[in-house]
Formats: sequence, structure tokens, C-alpha cells
Amino acid sequence: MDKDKIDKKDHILDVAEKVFSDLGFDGASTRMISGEAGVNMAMLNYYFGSKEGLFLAIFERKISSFQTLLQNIGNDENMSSWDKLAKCIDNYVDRIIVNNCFQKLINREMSMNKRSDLSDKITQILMVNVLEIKKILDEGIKNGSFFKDIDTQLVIASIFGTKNYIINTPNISSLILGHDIRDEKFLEEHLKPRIKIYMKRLLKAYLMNDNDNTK
Amino acid sequence: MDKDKIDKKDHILDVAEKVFSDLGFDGASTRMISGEAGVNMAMLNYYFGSKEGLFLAIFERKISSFQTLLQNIGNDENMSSWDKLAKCIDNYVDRIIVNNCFQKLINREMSMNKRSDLSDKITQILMVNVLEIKKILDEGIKNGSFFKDIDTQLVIASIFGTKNYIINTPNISSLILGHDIRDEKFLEEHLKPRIKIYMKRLLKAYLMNDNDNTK
DNA sequence: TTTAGCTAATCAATCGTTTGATTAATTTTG
DNA sequence: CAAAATTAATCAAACGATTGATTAGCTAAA
Repeated sequence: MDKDKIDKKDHILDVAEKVFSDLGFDGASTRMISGEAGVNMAMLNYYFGSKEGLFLAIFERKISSFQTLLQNIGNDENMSSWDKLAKCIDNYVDRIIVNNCFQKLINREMSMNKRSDLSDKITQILMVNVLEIKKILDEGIKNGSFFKDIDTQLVIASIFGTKNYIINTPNISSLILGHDIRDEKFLEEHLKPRIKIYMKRLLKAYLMNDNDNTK
Repeated sequence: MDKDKIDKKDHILDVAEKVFSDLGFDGASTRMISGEAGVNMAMLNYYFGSKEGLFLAIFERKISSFQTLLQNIGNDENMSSWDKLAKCIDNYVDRIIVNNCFQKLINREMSMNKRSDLSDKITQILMVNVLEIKKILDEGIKNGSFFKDIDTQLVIASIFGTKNYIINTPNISSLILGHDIRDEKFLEEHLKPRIKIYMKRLLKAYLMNDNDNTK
């Protein structure tokens, strides 16, 4: 049946995403992925053509959910610049933490020095979110919400970098936090709201010099 | 000659460091490395025992410079907690930006989910710097220099994460900054001091609620 | 002669991929 | 409708290539 076929492909993609993110593209073997997914090895080539085709398919599947991540927040006329930024952070943390194994995959690919269509494609997608935040920051400076001499570009690096650090170096951040961050429950119930609160306090202090700890 | 041997080993390590950081541990082959270095393949095993031994040797060579990176700052009795932290940031940015290809290597390895002696070793090394900063932050809270309700653990993630983001995603951060960050001159003369200033303002605002822009 | 440095040749293991055969499902034909 | 033909999905087995590692033998210096 057609539906079963799609489900099966989806299942392979789920497994492959996990294995690739754990071991890297070169570190993961097709035998490993097919074995983990419980399908015959040949099915990977049958469905996706090649190992690289499988890798690409993982990205194709996720592109849409990333393109709409932060957009349309900046266009709301009824929100202050700070509220927009706060909402961006909430959205971003919510969205990214659940897709953390895919995020690791992206970041590892981006750190490679090889030029490829995939790298360019990922860059383009990630820049949408970057520019959205930049727009809000610039607007906030213009309307006096934020200090005029803030380093907009490095603020962006801090926003994305803080989250990336936690996700990309699970061994380190688990030691820092005193809890295995691969624990989904801990992540969802504890870490996620904590990161939201922290990021907002950090940014508010820097952008507005107002360390309001009640919010 | 003994000196030639050492030079040769060092040369192999230089080449291997570059190849590993470009292609990852699994993506780089021993033939590739030996070919690039202009030595016989068997020499890698002769000198370093194995591919992993070679990989480890790259780290061994750098360990000393990393272990002494931040230590002894925290023990200075004549410095305020803030000055210690500020000095840590200066040292860290100075040291890390020049070794950025080695840094990418470390971060890529750390984002893998495979348990290995190497991962444990790197974790151990990186934790030295982490704990040094944590010590300073805790001390600062204790003596009243910093707010008592700051999120120490996530501050650490921001310090290391901001820098990692810039180094690990050169394509993105180049677009953000409007300049190729692989340009050594730009990095050294412009970005490095800028990151120092930014990080200190950001942290001061959050930790001390004092956005003193003159420092 | 002895020994450390070095090399070409080769090892078994694993890689991604392909093959031909088999089964299940669907369509066409009589 | 039933039988035959066709297509799609799946499998075990094997492919050639490449992997990291080892071997035995060579070279040059002490």
C-alpha cells in the first residue's frame, strides 16, 4: 500500500537522522542505519539512490518547518521590540530543542570546509532566522527600546551560540548542568523553560540595562 | 637524526590537524594524510601506532597550551571577581581564535555521540576551563560581586557558545558580520578586540547590572 | 654488524552499492 | 470472473573499492 511505503520511508529517515547526528555522515554506515531501522540494506538505495541521497532527503523533509520558524513575528505592529525578541527566543528554543539531533547534524555539516550545494542551502535557510532577529534588533534601536551602541551582530551570535553549545556538546553541558541533557523529560520540563528565562534576562540586561528578575 | 625525526613528526601532525579539521576523523583517511604530508603510509603507524593514536597526538601536542589557558587566574588574591572573569575572557578569545581550525576539530568530535577514550579525554580537558570560570562565578556570587540568582551554568554556555558559533559556522557568521571571518587580518585586528569588548559588556550587564560602556 | 628509519606489498575487514531471485500486489487479458 | 502478465517491494549474497594496519625486507648510519 502507498501509505505504508511513505511510513516506511519516513521511518528510515527518522533512524538515519539519529544515526547521522550521532556518528556523522562518514562515521555512520549504511549497514548500521538499515540494521537500526530493521530494513534490508538494499532498501536505502532503492528508496534514496545512495547514502548521500538519504542524507539529502533528511534535509528536504525538514526545510519547510525551518523556513517558517520565526517569520511573521517581526511584522506584528502591536508588539514592542522587546516583546518581539522575547517571542522569537521562546519560539526558537521550543522549536530547536525538540529537533536537537537534526541541529547537531546541521552544525556539523556547516563546520566542514567543503563547498557544497547542501552547505549553501542550509546557510540560506538559517539566514532567514538570523535576519529576522537582526530586523527586530535594528528596529528596537531605532525606536529607542534598545541601546543604540549594542553590538547587534554579536548578540545574534550569542542567541544562537548559547543554544548550539548546549545541544552540540552534550557531554560537556551534561557535566555543567549536572544532568544528562539527552533525557527528554529533563529537557522539556526543566531545561527548556530555564533557557528561555535565562536568555531573556541576559538580553534584557544587555539591551535595556534592566535586569528585571521577575520576568 | 633525532631532530629530523621530531620535525617530521611535527610536520605530520600539522598536516593531519588540517585534514582532520576539514574532513572530520572518519572522513579523513590515513592515505590522504600521509600523501599530503609526503611520507609513507606506514610511518603514521610507526610513529603514532594507529589513526586514533595520530588523532590523539594532535591533542597531546596542544594540551599544555590549553591546560594553562585560564588556570592561575582564579587564584590571584589581588583581583576582584569581575577582573578575573574579564581576564579569562581576554585570554580565552586571544588563545582560541588563532587555533580555530583545531577548535572546529574539537567541537565536531564533541558533538558525536560515540563513547571513546578520546571524547572522555577532550571532555576532561575542556572541563578544566569550564570549572575555572564556574569557580570565579561562584566566588563572585559569594562575595557579593555578582547577583546571587544568576544562572551560572548557562552563563558558561553563553561564553563558550558565542565564540564557538562564530568559529564553527564561518559561512553564517561571515554573512552576519559582512566580512569573511577566515581573513586572518580582520580576525586579529577587528573581530578579536570586538568580541572581547562585547562579551565583557554582555556579562557585566547580566552579572552586575552595570552596563558601563567605557570598559 | 647492529639498529633505527623507512618502504612497497599485502592483510583482513568493512565500506557503499549492485545483483538476481523471490514474494506480494496490481493490472491486463480472455 | 479467473488466469495470466506486469509491476513493485524485499531479500540474501556478493561486488569491487577502500579502509586501517601489518609484514618482511631494504637502507643508511654508528
